[in-house]
Amino acid sequence: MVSTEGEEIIVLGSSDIDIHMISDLFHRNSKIYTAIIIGECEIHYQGRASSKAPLGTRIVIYKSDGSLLVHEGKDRDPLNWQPPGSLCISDADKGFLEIRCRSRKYGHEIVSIRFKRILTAIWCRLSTKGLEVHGTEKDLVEMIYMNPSVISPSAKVIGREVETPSGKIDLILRDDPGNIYVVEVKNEKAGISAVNQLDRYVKYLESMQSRSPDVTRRIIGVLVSNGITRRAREALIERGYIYIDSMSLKIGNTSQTLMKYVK
Amino acid sequence: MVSTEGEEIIVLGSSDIDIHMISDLFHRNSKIYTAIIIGECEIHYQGRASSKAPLGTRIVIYKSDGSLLVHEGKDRDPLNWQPPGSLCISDADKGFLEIRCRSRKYGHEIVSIRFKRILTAIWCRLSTKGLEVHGTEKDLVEMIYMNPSVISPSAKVIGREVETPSGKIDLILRDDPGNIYVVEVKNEKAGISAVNQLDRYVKYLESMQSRSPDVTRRIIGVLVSNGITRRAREALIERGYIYIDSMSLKIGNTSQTLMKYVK
DNA sequence: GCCTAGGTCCCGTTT
DNA sequence: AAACGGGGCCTAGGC
Repeated sequence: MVSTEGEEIIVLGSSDIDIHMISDLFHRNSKIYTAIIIGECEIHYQGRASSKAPLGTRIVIYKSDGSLLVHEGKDRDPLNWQPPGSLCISDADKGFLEIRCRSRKYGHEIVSIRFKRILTAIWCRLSTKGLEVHGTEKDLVEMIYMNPSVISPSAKVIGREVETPSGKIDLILRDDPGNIYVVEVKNEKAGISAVNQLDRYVKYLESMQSRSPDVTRRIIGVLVSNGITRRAREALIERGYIYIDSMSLKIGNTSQTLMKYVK
Repeated sequence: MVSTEGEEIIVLGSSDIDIHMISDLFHRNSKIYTAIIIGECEIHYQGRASSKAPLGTRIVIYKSDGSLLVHEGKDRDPLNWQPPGSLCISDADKGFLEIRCRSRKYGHEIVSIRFKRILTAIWCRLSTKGLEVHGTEKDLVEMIYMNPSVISPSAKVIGREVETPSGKIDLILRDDPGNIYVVEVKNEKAGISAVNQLDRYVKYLESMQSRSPDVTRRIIGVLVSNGITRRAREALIERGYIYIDSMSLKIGNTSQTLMKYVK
């Protein structure tokens, strides 16, 4: 048996491989150590869907947060996996190492890995710091929230994350002439679904407005995104809405792009 | 220099670590071998978004298809990554190993990894077989396609993957009384967006129908999914559409669930 | 190449 | 806990 106390990393080469030892290590300290096993294995998955992978050489990673990854030599995404909080049980009694991993959240989901041969096995402590990401949609909404004049010079924010039966409206603005702007922000290239989403919000506000007939304001759909697909642009124009490229906002350009549309 | 010819796996322990050798291995045979490096590193990413990860112990995997993964001890998804087809360049001349990886597709995307310390480095040949997945939405559509009577006893398929300006309709059926069924299938629990999707399809068919006023058929929206959220169900009912739980279909139950709705 | 939509999506945030 | 929506989503399939 190998002591793991305080070890920073344990590397077992092919000559050190003993499946009972590996099975033992797999169970101990799994809350602290991340285990990495490289070898030939078959994999079965049964759950929301089901799959079977034939014998092949793969990397299996069982992280300290209970997530399981099985990677091949291609693709960013794992071939099989289990989400964080899953529990692995290993068994070496049948002459080969078998790992069964059950999801805590979806109890009926099971990934089963049977190793025919193990090339190397590693245990190590990895950091769990995460990172800071900038330049997301949230940042873009925040920017417009702080500078609504980029949409229209006299615009003021009158709503943010406004709930509707069809989802949340990113921003609602109103300018001095009384125009209402429904702003949908996408950090990526906008497709048809983004236009449909905007359409739904505008239609909803119009239906609300029609219930108080004393007030009749113009409601203008505005899509802010990093590019737009051809079909989406056509649909946008057909419905009389407006597209603003997010890049023109990001560079601090408070251009009056909109003014040529809004009279 | 280490020979990699024909080697199945190369494992360098902490005592073998020479960053110039690792840098050299990183460049050679990267089309065949997958490289795995575990060590303390800082990471910078600049591209569609940007991020920075402080010094921490992580796993870096550079696959033979050109994908790059950086994993910590938590989460199914990598902390940083680069998609397949990316190119890594390593450099050991400044006294530490630095790997810069550029995406081929998005040329301006760069992940930069600077290792302060390397614990182990591995090269191995992994399989790239992929797998077969069953129980997906496609299978469910196929099942209904082969057995349209599960929707309504006399129903026949009159359309599949039908293109509309708002997306593709999974299935369109017609029964003997002449009712038209627009079927949207979700393999997962359906949310508001699924109802909106179905609504768009029905509205589109209705608009098509109104152009040929001699034909007036009843168009019935049908959502087949593995569960439905409360708000989605409310929206569905409000619009007069029908929900069928996919589980009731999967068990071969050709129940006449629908008949109580369709007169 | 662009565009569309599904996914064992993952993941954070809010209700 | 459930639900909703973003994501550097990824990945497959059409055109």
